[in-house]
Amino acid sequence: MFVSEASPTSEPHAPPWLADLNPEQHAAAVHRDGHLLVLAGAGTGKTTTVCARVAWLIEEGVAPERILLLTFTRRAAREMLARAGALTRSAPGGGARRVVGGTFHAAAHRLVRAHAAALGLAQDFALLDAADAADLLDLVRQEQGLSETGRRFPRKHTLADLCSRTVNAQRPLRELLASDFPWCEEHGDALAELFRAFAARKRELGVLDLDDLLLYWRALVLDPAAGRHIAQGIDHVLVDEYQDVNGLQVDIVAGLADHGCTVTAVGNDFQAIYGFRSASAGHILGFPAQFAGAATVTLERNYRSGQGLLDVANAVAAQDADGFPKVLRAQRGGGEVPRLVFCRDQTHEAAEVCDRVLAAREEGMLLREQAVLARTGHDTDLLELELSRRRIPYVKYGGLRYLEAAHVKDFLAVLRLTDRLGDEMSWFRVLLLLEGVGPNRARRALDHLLAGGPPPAAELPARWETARAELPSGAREHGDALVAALAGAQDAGAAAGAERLRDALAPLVRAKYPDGAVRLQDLDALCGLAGEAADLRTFVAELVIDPPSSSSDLAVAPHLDDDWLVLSTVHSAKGLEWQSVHVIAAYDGNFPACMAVGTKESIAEERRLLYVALTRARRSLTVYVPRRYYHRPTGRDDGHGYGKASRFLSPDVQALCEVVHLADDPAAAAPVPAPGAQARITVSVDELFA
DNA sequence: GTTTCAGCGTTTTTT
DNA sequence: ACGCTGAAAC
Repeated sequence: MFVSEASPTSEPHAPPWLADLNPEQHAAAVHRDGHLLVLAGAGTGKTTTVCARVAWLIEEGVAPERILLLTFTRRAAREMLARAGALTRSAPGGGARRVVGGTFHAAAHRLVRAHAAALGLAQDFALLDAADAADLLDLVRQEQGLSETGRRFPRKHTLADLCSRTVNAQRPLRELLASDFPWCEEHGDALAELFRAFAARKRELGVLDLDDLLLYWRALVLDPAAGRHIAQGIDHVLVDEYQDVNGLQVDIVAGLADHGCTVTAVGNDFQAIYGFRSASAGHILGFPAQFAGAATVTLERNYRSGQGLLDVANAVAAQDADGFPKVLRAQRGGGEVPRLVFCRDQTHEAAEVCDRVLAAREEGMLLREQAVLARTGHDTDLLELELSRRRIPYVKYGGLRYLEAAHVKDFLAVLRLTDRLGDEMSWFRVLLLLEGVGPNRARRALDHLLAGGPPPAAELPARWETARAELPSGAREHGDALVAALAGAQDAGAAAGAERLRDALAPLVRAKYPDGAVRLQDLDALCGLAGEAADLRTFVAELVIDPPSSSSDLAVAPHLDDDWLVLSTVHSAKGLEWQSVHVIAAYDGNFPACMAVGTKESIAEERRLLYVALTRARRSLTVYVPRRYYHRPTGRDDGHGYGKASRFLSPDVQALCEVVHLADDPAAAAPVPAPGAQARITVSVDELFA
């Protein structure tokens, strides 16, 4: 292996990626011996530093394929590898392009596939996404008769959440129930039994959920022989966003370190926002103690924003006394004083955001340099209406996920069947699409299809022949077409196979959904994406691990211009930045969410969430507080509450902002008279029916 | 015996 | 948009 002797770091001819770093960044990039923790505040050049470190390691002679770069999203992995790749183009062997990078789950998937036999897993195991797991839990619950206990039993998504959090936190279920789900405690026994049955069922079906990927990876690392074998292929593990790892992930990293890998963890405890997924900032705080001999480098120089904005962010951060001290210092001058805008309600807020976005656009700021951030995917509903009305193009990240749409799940079920003809859950879903087929007939047809084990491809036509007899005549023709397409898709490539299945599914989608034509466009987009994958199994698995985070990830919709506004949840905005950021719906009950006011720690997490939102802005930041908001955005009744500003926007924080109280829109401002104050205005059509 | 559909209440954040 | 319920439709 090529090992370079000289370190180029201190020479006058240091490579530009080192020359441009500040002293702390430089120290992190060229740290030589042992583990390293980089505490990188918002906007302090974290990505630059990680990329420089990857480049430096390669320059030092570490083979790129022996560097494992674990990131939080696929997008982050892509960006870092591209930037590091550009730095190391001249390195022997292709440089950073050969670095192994991706999310924990993607890396786990590769390893678990490679070691499937040792883990006692079928080679063709399938992956369940969170919704699939919830559906299977629901099924097991029904089989166990747990839905008839009389007392309200947790819903399937709650069940999935409970199960997942128990596994990811590696805490006993009872403890979790007592601390975080006291209203479910009475079902403790039933839940424990359900989750055991769920695990058994997954094994039976040959499926893994996302948590299982981590569990199996950890099992591999902790196994002396397998662990050594895996670690022998890795010299350096770099973990981005370490404040958002959970106990399982820490076990994996620590296991690799025990086998001799060197760990670099990068993160910022004040941006820990995934506690609901059992992540804990305690892991980054405990890193120096857990990883012996680890050095710590702190980055506090902020290159993103002006001091006016950082003063506000620092003031919010100062409300929390725990963790490492965090003060960001601006390196750039300029930037505006953040604005805090009080408006009437969310309709008013939407109009105001549109006005300001368009005004900035007039002054030359592209729409894509501006973003609107919100606590929940829901918060942008009214804004989306207003944007559409004004024909302002936008793309939304986070919120409603593509893969959860029913028609997409239908399609994925068919895709999965191509290489798993014994996939009971997928068959069930597909059969239900046929007209006149409900749970009972689907069950009976399924018994024929799967009689005596999964059907070998050669036997599929014969088994289908008996199964279709259970179905009403109106369903048979479409069923025939689907089965024929399944048979045909097995030999075709990914692209042709997906096309074929789409065509067979099309009439069913059109029949089932009123807006079938629109939904078919989604399937077309998925077909396009499938064409890029090696085969359909890989395609479906990768889709589950790295779901497209917006419709634009799938395909650029034809109505979009090349310039568009970004709408995002704060969670999905992590790690991103824009010239101008609008944070909407910053009322108490949303920041913090009313669901989260239970414990001190969950309120602290909400504060960090607001902090993440504020620190996304480079030049201009506007925070909106609607004075009145509606409990039911879609509700017909006018139920509303009176919103106070987020408690995190305390007087001392507000003092650092330009506070704007917008006059009520005159048309809407006329006060609604109290009932009885005047003669009621009535409408009657009775006379028409006299 | 089964499926289907209308009506009603509810919905945090995501790999 | 989804889950649950009860009643209509096949």
